[in-house]
Amino acid sequence: MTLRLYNTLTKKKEKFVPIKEGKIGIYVCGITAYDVCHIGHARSAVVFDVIYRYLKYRDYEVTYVKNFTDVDDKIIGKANAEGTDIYDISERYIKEHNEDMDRLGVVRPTVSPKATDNINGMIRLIGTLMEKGLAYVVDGDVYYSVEKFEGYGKLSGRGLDDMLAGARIDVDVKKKNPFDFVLWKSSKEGEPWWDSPWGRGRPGWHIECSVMSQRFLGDTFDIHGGGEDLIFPHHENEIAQSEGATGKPFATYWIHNGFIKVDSEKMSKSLGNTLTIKEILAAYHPEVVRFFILQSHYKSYIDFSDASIAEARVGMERVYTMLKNIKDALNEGADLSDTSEKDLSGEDEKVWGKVSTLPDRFREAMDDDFNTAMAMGYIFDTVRIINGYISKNFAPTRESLFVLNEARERIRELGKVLGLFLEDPDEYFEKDKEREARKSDLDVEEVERLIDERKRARESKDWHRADELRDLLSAMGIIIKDTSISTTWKVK
RNA sequence: GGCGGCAUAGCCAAGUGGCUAAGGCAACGGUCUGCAAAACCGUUAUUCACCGGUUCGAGUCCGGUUGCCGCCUCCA
Repeated sequence: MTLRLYNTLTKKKEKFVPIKEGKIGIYVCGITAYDVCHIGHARSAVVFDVIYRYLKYRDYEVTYVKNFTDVDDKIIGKANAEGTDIYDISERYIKEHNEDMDRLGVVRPTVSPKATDNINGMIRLIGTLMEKGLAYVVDGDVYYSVEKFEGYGKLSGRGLDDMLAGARIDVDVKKKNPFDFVLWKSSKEGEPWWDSPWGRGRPGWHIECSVMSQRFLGDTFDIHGGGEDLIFPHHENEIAQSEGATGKPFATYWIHNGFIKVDSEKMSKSLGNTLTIKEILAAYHPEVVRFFILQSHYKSYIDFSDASIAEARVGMERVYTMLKNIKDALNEGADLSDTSEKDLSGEDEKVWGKVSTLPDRFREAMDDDFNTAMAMGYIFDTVRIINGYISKNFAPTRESLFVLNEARERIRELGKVLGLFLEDPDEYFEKDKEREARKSDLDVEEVERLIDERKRARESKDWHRADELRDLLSAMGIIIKDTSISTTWKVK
């Protein structure tokens, strides 16, 4: 089986062929550290996290680089406003970023370089571009001359002439062409600066990624990723810088994730509808957030709303209910060491057939441009099969327990790739209950008192009173579940 | 103005030439249950925005129409 992925550069789904067999270098543009991360950052991070995990699952040796932009106008602005320096600001938001990502279960990249640790490299690269005649200096600013780079626009699919036609860009008299972009900016009063051959200044936005990708992955590497908004101008400019300097191809494959909208509107600071990761994690389990993101293909836009994330929570419960069913059936005591699939027959064998092929189907889906939506569809098929298996005439034999145990192993193995289904089901439901109770301001003691009262009513077969109490709880948003030994509850 | 994307059931969402159009949520009927809940079984798109075309065969390819959206300015 071969991995195929959609390449923004060619606008086609292509067979993936790494530069060095068995090894993959991937570079993803990270955040500018000037504010807390929002749900959009979460999507990008989760999408590339799953890509990273899947490539490793497929036995590639992956070097994953994701940078932090720690010098930039907005960071400087915030530092000046707070009377501190840029490092104070960037370190604060990098720390917040890392906390958020850890909570979301996002695996740390192999390397997370910072722009300010690579200033010398940037100066060197800009020097090369000057030598090659691709850059020019005006009053201490260095600009990239886009007209000098053949192929400018190849990633975003637009030509310079097209763009000039109806361009909505400010005319900058210093630039030879309006699309020329700054490589090095002379620093003004109150701005951080570094010495350079062109005077004291600081780097432009795009140059850092060319330098850091080259440093950690080489002149040419396999995959470059980021949000779809970065295609132009950021990634286009990276190509111009890197290929202009080295004369070699930059990245082979370009992957861009789609945006998250909030209530069908683009999320933006100006609309005031940004939703931070912290806000969402206060209301939902991290796996629910991942599940919500991975339910759709990474390239399509997804619409975040209270209703859509709540629906993801319900879907998630379905999987954990199955894991709970397996856990209870196995009762953590069975010794299955001397059982194997050769011992199976009848229904056990049939279910085993479905269970054992799940990883193949999962892989087939993921190989097709990381189709997590389809992969999860297969997992849900398995959930239904297992629940059915347990519910009808289930006898806990050595064989059936073996099948259940194997099913759980498979789900967990694939869950590790998606970063899902990794909690103990009892803990999952316990946390969910706490979180939901907090959200709806429930008095948990009151709930448990009512459940206790209902329990007594049921024991004396006072069904009328028991139903009355259940209706009362239901009105409070509580759903109760009676089992042979106890009563459990959850928030609707 | 330029470039690009999307349109699949009540909602969300897979599916890019060929068995009965995945899966989730919701709804309804049934099994189970004191009654529920959960789970399971069944039902819910003869049809994939619309109109043409290519093909033995199209949701899937081509052309056109309509509608929605994104990028072109910092943005994941």
